[in-house]
Amino acid sequence: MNRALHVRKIHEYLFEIPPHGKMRVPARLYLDERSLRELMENQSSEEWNALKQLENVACLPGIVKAAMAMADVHPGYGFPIGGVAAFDPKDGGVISVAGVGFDINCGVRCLRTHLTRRDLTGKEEKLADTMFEVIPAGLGSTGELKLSTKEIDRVLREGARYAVRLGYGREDDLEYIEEHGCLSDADPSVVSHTAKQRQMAQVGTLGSGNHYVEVQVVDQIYNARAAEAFGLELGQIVIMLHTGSRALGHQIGTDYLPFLEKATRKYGIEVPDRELVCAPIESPEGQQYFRAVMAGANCAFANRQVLAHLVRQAFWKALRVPDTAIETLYEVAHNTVKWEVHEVNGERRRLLVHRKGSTRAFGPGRPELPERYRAVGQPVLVGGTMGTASYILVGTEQGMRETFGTALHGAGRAKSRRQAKRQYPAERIIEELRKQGIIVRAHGKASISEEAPGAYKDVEHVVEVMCNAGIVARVARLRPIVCLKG
DNA sequence: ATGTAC
Repeated sequence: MNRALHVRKIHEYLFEIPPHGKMRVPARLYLDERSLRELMENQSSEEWNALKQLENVACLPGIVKAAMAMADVHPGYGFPIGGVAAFDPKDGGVISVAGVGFDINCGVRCLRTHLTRRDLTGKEEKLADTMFEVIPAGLGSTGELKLSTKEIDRVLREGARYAVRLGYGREDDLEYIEEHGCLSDADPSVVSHTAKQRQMAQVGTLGSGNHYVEVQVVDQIYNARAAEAFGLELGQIVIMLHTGSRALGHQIGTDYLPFLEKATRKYGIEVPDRELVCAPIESPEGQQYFRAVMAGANCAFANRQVLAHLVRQAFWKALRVPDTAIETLYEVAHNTVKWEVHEVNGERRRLLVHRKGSTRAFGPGRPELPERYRAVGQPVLVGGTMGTASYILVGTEQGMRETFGTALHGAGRAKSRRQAKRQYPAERIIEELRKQGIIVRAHGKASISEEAPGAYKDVEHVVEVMCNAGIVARVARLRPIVCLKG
């Protein structure tokens, strides 16, 4: 079918597919003509059907306003990555495994340092080697923490706070983490023994795939007031840390897929794709999965907290930088489901917001934000690739009205992992990056090929689309210097 | 993303 016939242009950076078939609401995409064309072209391959996936999401019970996709959209499991969907419990709203994703609460922390680019000159290799040595990474990697059953339950209940209690990082990190690094409805008793067992030695590890730790320099400031609030200056060194809930989150997803499949049948929910199995959020099954996801999310918060400590350790070991010179700027989550109050058509409603590969991007004044940032809005951390810029943006009032306070999370994959592996030999990518002055240390070759800059969309372009659409605003641009991968 | 198989 020619989907192009259905797509309606709302403005230069927003397109809409009006409801047709079983869609309950429209599907909306933050794209321009060029990226829409690219997405439609990719549609010829089954694997790349993000548009169809967004229409499928628009068919789910209780969905409010629209199924929306950010400019970094690409296909995922059931839901597109780069998507947001909010559900009203009063209207049969559902919770879905695919709407969260398997890497529950995958996210990014940005650490700002008191260092400038000059402080690192000539020491980049040493820092890269030390990071490689200190930070465990890669598929199946384990860390220094070997937790007991009791301790893993505390990780699941207390999140980042428990990591601080164990001596990883500082109390003042917690204020700058989304949800302060702990979601309150977590229930370890609904997480399988297998999931916990797989995670016992993995807290404080980076993982594989698109996860990384990157040392970067601020090379552009766009908004002096917000940059000052965020503590950012030109030439400053910052560190971005991208990881999630490792084996535990993945196992929760695996465990709950058949569980929610049964619930889908029990409650007579019609889903356009088996991958979209779900349960009414107010059903016992929906509630149970929600409590499991919250536990998975807390594990990811704890993981990033331990990793932030390991980053500080590496900076001390390599450069004698004290840990007080490395502060948490902010931490955002990418794969979440949470209760939020949003205004829809002038009415305040409590909604269950699924963000799948997208970032909460609250505008100024929201009580959820740390006091230091409240007047300017939430920092939005956009991870680029090993070879391209990353961005720090800020949420806007318009984003609150249009996208439930949601923005993009990264550049967005443009080529499948398999395709990237074929096209980008690791040695060639490492050499190309070296010529650009970017040092890469990886535990395996696969993550270099699959995550090669060419496998991603143009980050400058996706950021431009979201900013021109008014959903977020630029604060600073960051350039990679050292990148550690799994 | 993920002990890339039950």
